[in-house]
Amino acid sequence: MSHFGRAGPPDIRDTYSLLVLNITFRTTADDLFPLFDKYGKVVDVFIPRDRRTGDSRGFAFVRYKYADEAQKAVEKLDGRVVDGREIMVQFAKYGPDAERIHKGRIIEPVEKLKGRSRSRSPRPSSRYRDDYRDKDYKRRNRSRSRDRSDYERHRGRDRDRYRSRSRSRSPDSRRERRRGRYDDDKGRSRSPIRSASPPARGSVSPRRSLSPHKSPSRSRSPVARAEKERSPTPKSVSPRGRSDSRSPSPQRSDADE
DNA sequence: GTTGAGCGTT
Repeated sequence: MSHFGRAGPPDIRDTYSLLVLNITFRTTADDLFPLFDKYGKVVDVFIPRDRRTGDSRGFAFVRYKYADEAQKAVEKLDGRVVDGREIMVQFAKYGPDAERIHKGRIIEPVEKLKGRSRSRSPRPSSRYRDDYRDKDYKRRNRSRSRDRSDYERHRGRDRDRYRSRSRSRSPDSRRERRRGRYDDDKGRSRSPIRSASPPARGSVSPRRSLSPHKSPSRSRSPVARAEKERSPTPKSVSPRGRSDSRSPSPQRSDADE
């Protein structure tokens, strides 16, 4: 009764799962349990956490014993301010195994497969790996959101963020994200030439090649021109100065560019 | 120390 989220699912045969979103990252199951338990019999409260850091993801799952109570909690607790944040309570659309559930209840229970003497599962451990990877990637995207959000926020662009919220999400975007990261990682560790060179050399190698290309060309061009044009102006305004100045000849490098 | 769309664990 006090180990919520620490033990496996107690019983999902006759329980209605509610999804609580928009909760603070510091809210724990113990904090939600009394709140939800007040409106009905809560069988279990689970808050997904990151396996790397262990931080809450910002949402929790509350399982009710009866649908009527769950519905009541949804209507009553939905929109309630918890810890200074408005939480959103709604029926879970997907089950723990990514199954589709209706009204918080599983429509297609896995028991069907269990009841059958169909030997064991084809790959029981494969699920964890996929889940972990999938979650990790998703989390990365979400977490990264803050960077983009911050940047956009500074720019004052909320439109993009709003658009992202659209329920219409193309799977390509996810693939692109993954591809991009994958490519980046691969490109880095895949480069035998860059990787082969030690940090000292690798650091100097790219810099040298890049230096004479942009650094001098750009930094010298504007600076030299600005200084040259400004220098002669206050220095010598007399016609003689001009004559003299023209004598030494600025060479072709400055005349043209 | 931060974050904020979404769907879950021994």
